Amino acid sequence: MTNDKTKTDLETIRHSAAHLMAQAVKQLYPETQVTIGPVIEDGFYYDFYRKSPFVPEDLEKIEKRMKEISLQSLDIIRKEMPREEALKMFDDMNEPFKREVINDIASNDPISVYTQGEFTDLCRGPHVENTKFLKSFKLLNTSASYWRGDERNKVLQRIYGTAWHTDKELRLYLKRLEEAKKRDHRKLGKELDLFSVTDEVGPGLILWHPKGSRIRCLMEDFWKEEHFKNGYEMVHSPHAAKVDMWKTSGHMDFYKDNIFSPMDIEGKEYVMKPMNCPFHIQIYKSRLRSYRDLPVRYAELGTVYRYERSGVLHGLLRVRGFTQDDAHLFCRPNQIEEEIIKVLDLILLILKSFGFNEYKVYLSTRPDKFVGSEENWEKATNALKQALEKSKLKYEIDPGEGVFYGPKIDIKIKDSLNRFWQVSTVQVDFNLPQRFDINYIEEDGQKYQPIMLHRALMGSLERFFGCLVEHYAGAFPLWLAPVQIILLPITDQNHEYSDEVFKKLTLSGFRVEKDLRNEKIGFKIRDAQIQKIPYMIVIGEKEQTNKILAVRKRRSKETITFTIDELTDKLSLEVSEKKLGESIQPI
RNA sequence: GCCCACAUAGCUCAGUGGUAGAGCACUUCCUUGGUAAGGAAGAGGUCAUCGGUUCAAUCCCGAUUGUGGGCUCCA
Repeated sequence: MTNDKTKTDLETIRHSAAHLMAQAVKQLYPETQVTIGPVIEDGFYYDFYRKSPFVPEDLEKIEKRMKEISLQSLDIIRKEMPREEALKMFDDMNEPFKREVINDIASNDPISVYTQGEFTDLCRGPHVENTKFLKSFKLLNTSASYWRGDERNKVLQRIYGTAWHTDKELRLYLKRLEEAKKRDHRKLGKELDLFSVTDEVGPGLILWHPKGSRIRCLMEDFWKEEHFKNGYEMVHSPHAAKVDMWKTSGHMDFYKDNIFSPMDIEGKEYVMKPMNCPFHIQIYKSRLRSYRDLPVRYAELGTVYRYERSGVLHGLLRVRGFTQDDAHLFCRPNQIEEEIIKVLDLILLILKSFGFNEYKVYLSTRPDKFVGSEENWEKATNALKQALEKSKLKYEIDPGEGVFYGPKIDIKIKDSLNRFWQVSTVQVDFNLPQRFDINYIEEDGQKYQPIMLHRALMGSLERFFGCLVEHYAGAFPLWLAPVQIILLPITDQNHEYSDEVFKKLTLSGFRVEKDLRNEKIGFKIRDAQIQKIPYMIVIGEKEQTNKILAVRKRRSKETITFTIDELTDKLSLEVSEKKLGESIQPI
């Protein structure tokens, strides 16, 4: 239940808009069968079953018909009926999918249908009272889907739409979509020369250009620094390993679909690594471990390769080769909770430093198929839960969504279109310690199996960077900006002084560029603005004679005058404090 | 992988069954200009790839590859 009346109203409008769309579709294409049509964020969709897909022209026709039906001011009438009657009615209407839906409704729940004109649909409701209340809507796109979301089932044709109280709200929403497209990391990646993906290299394999790499280096440096501060050891492992190791780990069984095909090296099969864990285990196993050594924390920026079906690739957010900011912790059972809390602290530090203050936290519990004892699962899940609560994190439980080897916490952040992407994760693993038979010597001199935790903070550097680009719309805070300062001499009489300033700022550790082109100052400013460089320094006659700098900020037109030392002090502070500056809020 | 759409110059995009166009960017020249585009000239394309239809294909048809929006799956 929600107390937010506006939201509820909007949901009702959208739900009714979905019905209106279904009615229009049935009028135009009577052979089409209806399935379900729920409300989603900012709109609705309806899935239909028919031979041929909808084409863009169909959408125009359907939308036009919806408007016509709206003008007919049809009352929308609710009716409850016995299950048998409902089944018969939808059978008579030749709507077999509705039969399945009815069969899923709990036996003590009422069966209700809504009728508007000649169109009747099974629905829990509520709905608006009359089609005339549906005016501000637009059909957006189509896609294929599967009945009940299962690809073994029938292929359905989905139409997405959006609906609002007023035309003004609709226009604002469409405008918001346009704005979101402008901050798409794929578009900005090209415009700001951050990265690329080429046909020749292959889909899902990223080329980091100098400016993107610069940011990546800063992300990595910060990451390493924090890990050394927090008791982690850095390790490095190769990009490939023998298939045998992956058989031991179990990946050849349960993760085979995601592993790149093996290659034959002198008669032995090798694969590109899809994960880093077995390597870290090898390092752990390289000598005998005492309880005094635990917890052992191995961290690696490990690049992994995973086969992903071509249709799922998406810019930097879903790729086939990516670098995980991975770590594996080996600990005594009584150390788990404390370690998880520390990991959560690190996650929050990282997210905050990069300006992500909106995220969703999920706790995934035991799935149907699992390894380890129920008792251990219970303990581990509780440890995760306790840690979440002690860290004061709000979270949702994803029942049964844990991986088969242990429960986990996932954290998701969103892109410019409000789609959530998993970045951070903390997972308990009961499987690998057993498979690789790792152990440590306890106080009592006996061997025990350590508990293993997998964890990543940014998840994949590619994905995290992609979200970062969208979060800031390419206007990175000073500490991350690939070019922090650009010098804009007004005439070539000012080049010499520009060189002097350039040297001083560069020696102070800033990333500086000079624009020595034979162009007017307005042109250079425009260019620097498009490149989203945080600080522009205009250098002309006045500055040169007085040995000062005229500084213009990226997002305000005001110019402030500084000496070089003043500016250096001010900006050094902005960098060292990782000030977020002018982060744009996502939509 | 599945459904639909798309693929033309470095970028953004027009366009036609008879051998290709703009703007920006690039190169050269003129201009030395004070806070979001000064002017001129030039160079740049096997119209994604392969096949078919046709006297003739960038355009029509098919396949392939890639991209986009979803579905399924996931960091």
